[in-house]
Amino acid sequence: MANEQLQEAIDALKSTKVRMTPQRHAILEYLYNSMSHPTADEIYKALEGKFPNMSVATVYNNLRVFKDVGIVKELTYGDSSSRFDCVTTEHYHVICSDCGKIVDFHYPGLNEVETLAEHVTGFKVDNHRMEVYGTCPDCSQQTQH
Amino acid sequence: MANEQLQEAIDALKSTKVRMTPQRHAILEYLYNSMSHPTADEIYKALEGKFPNMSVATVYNNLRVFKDVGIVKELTYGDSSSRFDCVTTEHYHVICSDCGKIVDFHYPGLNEVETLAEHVTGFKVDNHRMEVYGTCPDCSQQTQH
DNA sequence: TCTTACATTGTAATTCTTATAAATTATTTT
DNA sequence: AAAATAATTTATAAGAATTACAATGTAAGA
Ligand SMILES: [Mn+2]
Ligand SMILES: [Mn+2]
Ligand SMILES: [Zn+2]
Ligand SMILES: [Zn+2]
Repeated sequence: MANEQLQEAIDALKSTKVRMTPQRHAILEYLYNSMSHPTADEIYKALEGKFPNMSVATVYNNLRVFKDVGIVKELTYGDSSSRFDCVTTEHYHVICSDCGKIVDFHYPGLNEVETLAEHVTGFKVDNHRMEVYGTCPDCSQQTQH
Repeated sequence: MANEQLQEAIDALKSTKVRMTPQRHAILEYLYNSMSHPTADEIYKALEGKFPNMSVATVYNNLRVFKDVGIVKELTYGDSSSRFDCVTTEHYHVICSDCGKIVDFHYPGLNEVETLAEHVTGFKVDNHRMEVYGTCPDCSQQTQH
């Protein structure tokens, strides 16, 4: 159930000086219930029924607050807008080059890469980023006319 | 010597209907001689002495032309501007979170990740992207006051 | 209640990149 | 070589995503 994790996120916020507001609750709720990787604008559009006066700046502001607290991760892609992920445990993404669909997957061992990079470059390595690109099943099927 | 690879790039262009112009030559020359990962604007600034009338659009246009021909790769980062790499053979990057320095490194085996992603998600996987983030030696030293 | 701190809103500004149209330059055709 | 065609550059406007800012609103603490 996504509600447990939503509650955990709310509790995490309470332990800071960040106040819970209706807008914040709605943004978090949307993130946890959709379980997708929405853009700021998608969130904004999804909530404009409930909050006709909400500013898009509020969405951006709060996503940054959530990021700082650590309950949301930002996924940045070159051309288009950032996407936001409420699953903060380590996992990777497969992205469809056709339709943009993003799917989570897990892979155990990439720490080896970090260690090698440290040795080869002399950097003190903290973390890494990886995505896999391809064609999703839906798009593959459509191509086969 | 970078000049051999520059010549190869020029030859690759000649085999298409793409014309060689002074601006194009200068952009390529800069890419191959600097051997860094400059932004479009860095290239533009670096060449404004030689080409006081060159438009920044020309830099962007030509970088796209080079990308299409396959002699340049675009590295996209979320917040800031794209960087361009004239080394198109497969390699990875370590990026300093402090100063933004980008250093190449090689790692043999990440095809395994692609295979696993295919099996787990049903995607037809084409390629992947990976970067490692940390602190470069220079920045590490400065922190130790 | 009064004061202070935090949030939201609406809008302007910023940044990076692309689109457009006119002017140049190069290539091909006559 | 001159004319026609195609590619390229330039200058500038437009676009999209995000942030900054100031005014207003709301909650918490004294
Ligand atoms: Mn995810
Ligand atoms: Mn590189
Ligand atoms: Zn797809
Ligand atoms: Zn550094």
